[in-house]
Amino acid sequence: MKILFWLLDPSYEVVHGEPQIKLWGIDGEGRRVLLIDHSFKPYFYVLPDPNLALNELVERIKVLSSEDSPILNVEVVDRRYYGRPVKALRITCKVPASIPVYREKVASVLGVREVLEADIRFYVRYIIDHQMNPCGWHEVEVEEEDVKGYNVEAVYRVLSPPKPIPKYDLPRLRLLAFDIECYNSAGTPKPHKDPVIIISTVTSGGERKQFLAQDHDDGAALKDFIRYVQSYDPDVIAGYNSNGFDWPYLIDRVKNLGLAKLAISREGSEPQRSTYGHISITGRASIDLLNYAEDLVDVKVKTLDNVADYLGVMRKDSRTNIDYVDIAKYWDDAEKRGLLLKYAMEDAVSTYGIAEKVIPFAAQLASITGMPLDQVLAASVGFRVEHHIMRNAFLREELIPNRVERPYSPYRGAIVLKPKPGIHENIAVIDFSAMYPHLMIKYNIGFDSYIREGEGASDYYVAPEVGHRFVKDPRSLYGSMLQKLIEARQHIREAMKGLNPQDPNYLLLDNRQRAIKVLANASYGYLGWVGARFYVKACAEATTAYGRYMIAEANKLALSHGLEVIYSDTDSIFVRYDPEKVNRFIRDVEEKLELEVKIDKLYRVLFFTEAAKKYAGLTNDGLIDVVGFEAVRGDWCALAQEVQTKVLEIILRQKNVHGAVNYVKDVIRRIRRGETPLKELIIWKTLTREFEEYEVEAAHITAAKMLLNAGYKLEVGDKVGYVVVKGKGERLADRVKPYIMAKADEIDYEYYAVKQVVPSALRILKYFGVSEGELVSAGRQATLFDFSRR
DNA sequence: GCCTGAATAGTACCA
DNA sequence: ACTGGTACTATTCAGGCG
Repeated sequence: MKILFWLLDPSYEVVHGEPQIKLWGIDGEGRRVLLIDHSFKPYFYVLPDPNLALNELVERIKVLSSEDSPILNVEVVDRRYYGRPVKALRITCKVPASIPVYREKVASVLGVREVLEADIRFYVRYIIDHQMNPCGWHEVEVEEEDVKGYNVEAVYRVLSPPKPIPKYDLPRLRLLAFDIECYNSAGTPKPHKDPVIIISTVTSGGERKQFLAQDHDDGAALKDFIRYVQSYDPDVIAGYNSNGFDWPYLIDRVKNLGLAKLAISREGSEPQRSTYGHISITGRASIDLLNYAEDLVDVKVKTLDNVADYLGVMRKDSRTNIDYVDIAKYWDDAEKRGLLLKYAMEDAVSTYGIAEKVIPFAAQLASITGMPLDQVLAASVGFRVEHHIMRNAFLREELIPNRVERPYSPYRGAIVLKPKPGIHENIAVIDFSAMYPHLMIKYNIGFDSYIREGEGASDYYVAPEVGHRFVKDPRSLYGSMLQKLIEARQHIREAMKGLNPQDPNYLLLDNRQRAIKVLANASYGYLGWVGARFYVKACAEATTAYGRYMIAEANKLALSHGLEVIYSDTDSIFVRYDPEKVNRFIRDVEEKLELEVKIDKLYRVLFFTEAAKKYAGLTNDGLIDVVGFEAVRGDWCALAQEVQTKVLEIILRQKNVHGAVNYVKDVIRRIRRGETPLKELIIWKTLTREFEEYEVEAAHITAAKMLLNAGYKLEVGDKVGYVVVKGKGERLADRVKPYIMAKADEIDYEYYAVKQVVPSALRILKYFGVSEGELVSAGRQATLFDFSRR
């Protein structure tokens, strides 16, 4: 019979020496089903040395076959490698586990140039080969299969491989969001001794539950939780930092207690560590929303409450606040325990709310890239792009190169002009739409269309400056792939037009289209990434060279239309907005350069310093835009950011320099009186490497070490929040403390006045004749010293 | 030994 | 483990001075 099937999670298993592809998902009637394909066999390719007797090589490989897990077949096939037709050998094995074994053996056979595609996971292979869409619908010919032990409503045997159909709506998914709290007697909880005291869950069925330890005995709670997951049977399980904390802790804890394993998957197994640092639960999609948060550039410190607040899920100021070091205290105090339970439930509710917003987006990303839902959020941009390419490569019978280590190799990028400093009125920002992708399409750039040095071709494009050549025909894989991405993005942007920008759904769609934009734009960077399978630097280099050519030509054209270019960066041009001239200019650019350009933004007032990549403007919609300045940098204290934002507001909206100066002086006086709340003074910086690797004593590193000594856990990528305190130390690094360990009366308010607020305000006000001395002197007696210093 | 300016380290931003 | 281009602060170090 034929059924409809929506793919949630692919996996595989070897049963009695037979590999089985398992496709977990939902059928057209909304039933949870498992499809098993018994017919798919693992394989890889060998690229022979050219001019070799292939039959002989086939024999040399066949003799390697061993009894217990044999090579099933070696056949000569026609494929492409970097676009060139090649003969390859396709080696089919009995079980996936023997692929790495034969890969090694075959590699040393005489006449073997390269072994390819031996590192593609078995279920990924299946999805690619059948062009299945994770989170998409398929038609599949099946019959009932009589097997037990799976938590699904039906198990089917696949009779012929699933066929994707163009239907991308989501079935009604069962979602379970969870969050755990652990007892932490001293710093970070340790699974060998500290119990899981609370597991909070929220489901799409509307149920909220908490599994509580009996004081310090969490055995029953853990068992109840496992039972509950199996009985609710969610399709998606969402946590926040669940890959980094909750799952590893639960697994370890269950093991330490000597309980039966954490059997929460649809086949009764425990969560497994998988690719991209994510933790997989067979038959379900386990997602860690922290992975999604990492893509939200607007949220600087990626705590659950910050992200929930940003997405409009739960307001930060309505949250129950418990410092995480105090959790044990709250648990042990009968009066306070209720508050802890409330806090824990709010975490789970926030997690649930974020998951609800993220899943539709992640599902789209999964179907575009071909990555399973549970992996797509965990994978970095480069791997998403790579997956996307691999799917397209299969269709063209293009062999997938191996991952190889290469040294870093930079190349020239884009052009950035120095801006004209000061205030400008009535400015239009004109930019090329998706410049790099369109250039790659236009000039047929791609790893398969690139003509190497010494190679000939009849008709080709030549990139300016660098001279790299690309055949005009046939169409490069990149060209067609990017075209599809751009069209998908246009659809979403259409849908957004009907919505109010304040609408949370608008925000979500905006994130979604930005994600596609990121994927499309990253496709260029991918080719210049030394870790890429399809790394071809010349492609990336040619793309930026074309980009430089285009923006330079456009800037010249602007001039010829009587438009003064005030600033330009990569693919954008800032000019005074004379509608007629601008429209003529745009038409001219589109005609001459054959690329789409559009007015991206209109500013009533726009301010530049001498610095590139920094400006602030009042848009025609009455909104203030701040780009690049301290106000949008996460490594300045909130007070300095707020002051700069207000200064910009006053300058742009009222043009009132005097008013701005008075405001700043007022703030400085307040700081000097010690009236600024400590939380406005926290400076956040990221740990970008291991402690030993730092060469100088940086402030955030000393603060981080203090946290470490106090029992906190810190990893690369974490943000450290510190404040500057009074002290004798010569260096700033000797006068900082993690903010959680600092008291208001030890703050070095003078530092904040002179090194945070004044510089951020002066960055702007300097251009209006305001001196450092004028601001610095606020709130203290002016001395000769003030005037003598600069 | 102290002061100063230049070089380097470190981070986060823009496109 | 997408790219290069850029601004900026703090630390470190070399060189001049007395």
